[in-house]
Amino acid sequence: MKSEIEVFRKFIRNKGLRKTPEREQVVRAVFAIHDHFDVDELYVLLRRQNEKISKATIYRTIPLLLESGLIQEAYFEDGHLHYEHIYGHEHHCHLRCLECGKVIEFTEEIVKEVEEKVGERYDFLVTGHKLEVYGHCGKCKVHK
Amino acid sequence: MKSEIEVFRKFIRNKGLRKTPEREQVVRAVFAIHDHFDVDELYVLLRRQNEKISKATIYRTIPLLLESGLIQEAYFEDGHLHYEHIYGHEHHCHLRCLECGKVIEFTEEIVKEVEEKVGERYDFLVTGHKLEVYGHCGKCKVHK
DNA sequence: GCTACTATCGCAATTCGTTCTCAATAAGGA
DNA sequence: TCCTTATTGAGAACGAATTGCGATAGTAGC
Repeated sequence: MKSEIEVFRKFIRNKGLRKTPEREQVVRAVFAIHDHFDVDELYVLLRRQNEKISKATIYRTIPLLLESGLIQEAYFEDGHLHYEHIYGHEHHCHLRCLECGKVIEFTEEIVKEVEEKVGERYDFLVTGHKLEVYGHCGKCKVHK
Repeated sequence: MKSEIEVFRKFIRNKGLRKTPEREQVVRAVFAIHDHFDVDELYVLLRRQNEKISKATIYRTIPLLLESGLIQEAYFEDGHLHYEHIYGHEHHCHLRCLECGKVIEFTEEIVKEVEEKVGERYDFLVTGHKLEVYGHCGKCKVHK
């Protein structure tokens, strides 16, 4: 399996865009975070590494990462979007605690069947899904 | 079954908040739209009816509607959240076309089972879920 | 490798959705 | 009816995201 950087380079080349160190630093930062992330976290991480990447560049790179299929939007929270890398990762869904905000990832095969059924029913070429289950986690549900 | 306004009034009373015409106009506007909506649509609708409700009041009312269970967040798009009323409606999921943006509502019982399984597996008291399936609709997938 | 063309960069300014501030108003209990 | 104070509207403020622009630097062609 190709590395993230290789996939990204191929995408950039195919689109006729330019390979730049700034873009590749963003890709590296994205895959250095093994969790959900937002633009500010990328920015802080890059600055800590003494990389002088502007936020504008990060914002301009995000759509490329989305389009190349390396990352996807995970959820909207605290007034901004959060992302996660998906390349090289099993697809998963999120289980969120409404009280403490904890997010657990889980996988569930049945959802694939739902995709198929629904796609057929409404004549859609289904490419993916996003499932979030929410409630109160073990710790939080005690205090009720 | 109680009307939306009655549910809202009871909620307001129980919380020790005040019953105001502005809040009730917002509730009425929300249930006058039989589709997904955002804050701006509510504002425009109210203005067309010559109701002078400020946007601040709408923004302040949204959390009350969420907490009272009358509405829920549907999806984040175009830089802001979209909502839908759920009181008096079956729970449903969304099927979205990535090209034209069309959203179809569908129901699928299996997802309830996923809720139960996942809740048990991770010791969560599950209260709901949000499932979005996406892809290319009948019209859009032709042009490929 | 050198040159020319232009995509991309950083910075600052801008846009846009949302929240906050505060004086005026009005809900609702006494 | 009066009094307390939650709520309102208008606009300022805020934060995320986008954009304009001059400077920089990839990269295709020689």
